[in-house]
Amino acid sequence: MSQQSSVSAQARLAVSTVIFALSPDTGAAAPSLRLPLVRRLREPGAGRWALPGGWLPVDEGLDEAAARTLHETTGLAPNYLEQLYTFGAPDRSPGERVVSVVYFALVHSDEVERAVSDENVCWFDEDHLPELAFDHRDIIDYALLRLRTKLEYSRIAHEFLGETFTMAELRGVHEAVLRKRVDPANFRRTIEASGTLVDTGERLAGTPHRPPALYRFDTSADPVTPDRILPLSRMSS
Amino acid sequence: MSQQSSVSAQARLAVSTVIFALSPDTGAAAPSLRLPLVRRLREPGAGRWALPGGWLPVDEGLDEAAARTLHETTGLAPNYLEQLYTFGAPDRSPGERVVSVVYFALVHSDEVERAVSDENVCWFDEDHLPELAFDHRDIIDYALLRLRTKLEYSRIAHEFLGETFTMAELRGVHEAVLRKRVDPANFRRTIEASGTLVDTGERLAGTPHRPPALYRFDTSADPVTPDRILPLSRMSS
DNA sequence: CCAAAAGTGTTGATCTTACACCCATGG
DNA sequence: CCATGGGTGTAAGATCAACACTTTTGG
Repeated sequence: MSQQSSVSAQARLAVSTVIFALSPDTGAAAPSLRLPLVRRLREPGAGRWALPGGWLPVDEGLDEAAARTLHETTGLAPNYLEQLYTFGAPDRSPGERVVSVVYFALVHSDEVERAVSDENVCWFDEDHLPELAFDHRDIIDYALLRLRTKLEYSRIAHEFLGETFTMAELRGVHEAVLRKRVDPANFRRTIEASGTLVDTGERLAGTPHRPPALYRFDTSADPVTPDRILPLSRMSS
Repeated sequence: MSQQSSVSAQARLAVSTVIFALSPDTGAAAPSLRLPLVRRLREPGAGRWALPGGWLPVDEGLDEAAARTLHETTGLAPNYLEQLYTFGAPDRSPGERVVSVVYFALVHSDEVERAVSDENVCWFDEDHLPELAFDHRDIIDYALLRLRTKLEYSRIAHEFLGETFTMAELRGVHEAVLRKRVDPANFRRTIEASGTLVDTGERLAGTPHRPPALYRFDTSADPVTPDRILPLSRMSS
């Protein structure tokens, strides 16, 4: 056996999370995807922006570590959390070998208001990202690909929204994430046919037009859709 | 910061692989999925069967470590290798904390013949698995789910076969993995429409009936792009 | 010729897509 | 009443599933 059993010759294990939210809908402009980044204070990569995360404690589960570190660094409570991929190229961090188990999270826009936002934690639009530390740019690109792919076959759009929402809000999530217009009539029928929404019977008042129905996501009738995962090697730009 | 920066308080990183192959087609019986397991020689879990794998060396990439360890333990050269998931529950290995980056691999049947097979390395049918060490049974179940899901929207069935193959052989892969009959006529049209196969012009002689055409997978016209995944679903009867 | 697998044609059912049109509300 | 987004109807086109049918080989 060629492997070193000396503990000092090990890679260090980190957990990071790509957090997505929609920018608050400010009037006519279509909402866009945003994500929070933290400024690195130490070397390597000091001064650059990076994904929120931290080292994995020896007695903590991966999911728990992701939820904890993202909350500690951003103050956010995610609505949805899923393991994305584990990145472990030997040269991805200069100096020491770091293997990062990366998650992606979805939070709703209201959470963004309550989130920490200072000099060292800042939200960025998906297509105005700053220069990132390590391979974090590749990671975000992969997370975006996975989010977009998954939105089309799974029902996770509602995780961007609150407890109740209108059909137009849900459609807005699809349009913002997929970056394309979606026919309202056909979208409504597709969603209703999936049986994942429940009409609360209430209506959203105060709009300048006909008040839309409010829906709730039906957690009981959740059709478990296995992941459609694209290999990293197939990523295009 | 609550995290220990002492190196001794870290989890150990392992890499394991779920290797799939089809059992050689012995006459009338439909081929089934098989996978090799290795017998554990040390505690914890000594005597039980487990996935092939090993510790991650500090200077080796994850993909490389998966390819190396699966070759060292089974003698196999995989046709396809993709990261599956990282398992890291704190109690999944008694005694010490182990985080396993798990891959899944596809090899073709011919490889199986050349593979190591002795008292400590043995092939098992997917529905006749022995008692497994740690959480390896859960891992295999997840790998099977992923393989079946992926076969329907991606083009990986040919990875179970050799360089050239007949349409019936490719259909046989789908039938074996998905465990259901597939209509030959509709399957042919679906595959041909995807544009992923090239007719070699040759035919397989020696059959008792009309000699079938031999095809090759077209690596250049790779249709698996993030934006448009060709639906290969619903070709059953 | 016969049996059986290879390969093609066809048809009704279902799903998708585009868009016309009515409904309900604030102003 | 009007403008506008909410919500329904509908018909053409694409796709799917089932199965009849023709082709080609070994024996």
